[in-house]
Amino acid sequence: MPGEASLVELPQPKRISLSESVADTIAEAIATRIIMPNERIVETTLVEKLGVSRVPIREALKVLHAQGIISGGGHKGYRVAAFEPGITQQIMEVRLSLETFMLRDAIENWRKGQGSPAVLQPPIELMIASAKGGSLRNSLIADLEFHRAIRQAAHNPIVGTLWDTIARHVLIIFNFERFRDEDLEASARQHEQFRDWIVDQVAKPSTPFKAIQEALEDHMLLIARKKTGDVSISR
Amino acid sequence: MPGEASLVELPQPKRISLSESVADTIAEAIATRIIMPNERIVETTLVEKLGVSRVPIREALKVLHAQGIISGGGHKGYRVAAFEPGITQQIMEVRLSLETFMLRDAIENWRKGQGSPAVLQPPIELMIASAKGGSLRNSLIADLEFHRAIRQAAHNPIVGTLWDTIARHVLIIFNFERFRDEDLEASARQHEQFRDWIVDQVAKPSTPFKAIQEALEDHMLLIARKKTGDVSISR
DNA sequence: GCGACAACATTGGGTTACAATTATACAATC
DNA sequence: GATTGTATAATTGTAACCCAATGTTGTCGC
Repeated sequence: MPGEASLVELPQPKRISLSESVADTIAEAIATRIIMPNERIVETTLVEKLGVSRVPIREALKVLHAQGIISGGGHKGYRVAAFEPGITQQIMEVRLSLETFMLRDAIENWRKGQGSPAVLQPPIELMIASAKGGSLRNSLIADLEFHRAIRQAAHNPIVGTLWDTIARHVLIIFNFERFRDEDLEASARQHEQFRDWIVDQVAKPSTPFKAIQEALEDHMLLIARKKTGDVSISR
Repeated sequence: MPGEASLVELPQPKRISLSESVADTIAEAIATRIIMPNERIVETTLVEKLGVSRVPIREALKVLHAQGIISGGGHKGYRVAAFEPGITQQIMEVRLSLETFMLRDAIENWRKGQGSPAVLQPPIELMIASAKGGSLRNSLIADLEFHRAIRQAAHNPIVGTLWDTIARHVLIIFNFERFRDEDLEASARQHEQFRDWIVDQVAKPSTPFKAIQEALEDHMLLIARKKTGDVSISR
């Protein structure tokens, strides 16, 4: 059948459920300060603002609560989490830890021929395009997409699940604190260099855990260099 | 007012919602093999088995899905996750990582006088009682309670949230693989020794990150010594 | 004024019933 | 035998309803 092989590369038509869509919308609203930290979240308000019924909204809120994006619960209702200053540090250090595990597993799989680092290319293209378009927002999404590709290649469901949780937080604080380097072109180039480093490692027979950790740390620090002082991962 | 100070130590009267209760029940059922891995999960059967309506059940399933306990979603319905052999290793290594962050923060807080390691005592008492009663199940719960106390003392909401997710997995695989040392008395003693080590560190001005990591690694390996070969945390 | 207490309004939790969408298994057909 | 069509089963989403918990308001008494 013609074109069958190319189908596998096609992005799945992502029909996410309504509740997931609502969760994304709320996370997005928090990130862009449409909903402020510590603000109350009222189900019925969301019902009329989003035009969906209560059930999907309740499901979304339950998930966001489990992910620590909103706090509260019970009859007291939910509130957007506080996102105090120290949180950034806490997120970045645990993120580094998770990403290290994932990159280690991804490199190992790529060495065995399960997939290839080529999956990193589309997000990089997206990032270059975003940089040209000057959209910090799209650049940030492409950045997360880059790391999500690693997440997929790692085949580590446990760490992957935890990363999904962290990703929401990262999206929020990056928007929040204008955390990201605003030289988008440099960001894109940095990702290309990082990809090259990864490809090199795949070619080699093995890579020390510590080397992966340091490479990731450098990568993340460079991306976030605007606030280097705050984000130094202490060990 | 008399007794006011002691109120803060009182465990909150945990009026958990029905959906949380359902989530716990399902996780429990998976742990005790009442529901087998890869088995399908049908909402309507849960409705009649648990005697609650569909909304809380759907909320519980959404949360369990976000935590990676069940997979699937969409109109295909959910399945219990596979829990393949390699998972144990993946859970333990990321757990070690999270616990290290938490213990570091907890010790730091205790040094500053925010709370005290005394919170570790009730879980230990519970563990001793469980050991005397010969209940491996209660001993396991007490073990998790011990680490949950550290989680609370750490005041690190990000890592804490991730730990909550992992805790469900730990509960399941420990029940699953008869993973735990069956000498319950020894387990309890090991926790007392670990608590003593922690108290020592709180007295000292500082503790290297690596020392905390190694202490935790030893602790967790000793508890799980039945399968030491499988669980060595590779670095 | 100021605090305590009661009445009220708001909101979330939970149930039920129903419509719509989608998967899957099975049968019919070529 | 493979494909197409059909029937069934399950999930998703909506709507209307009650109850319990919580927060607010206002009144009363000091």
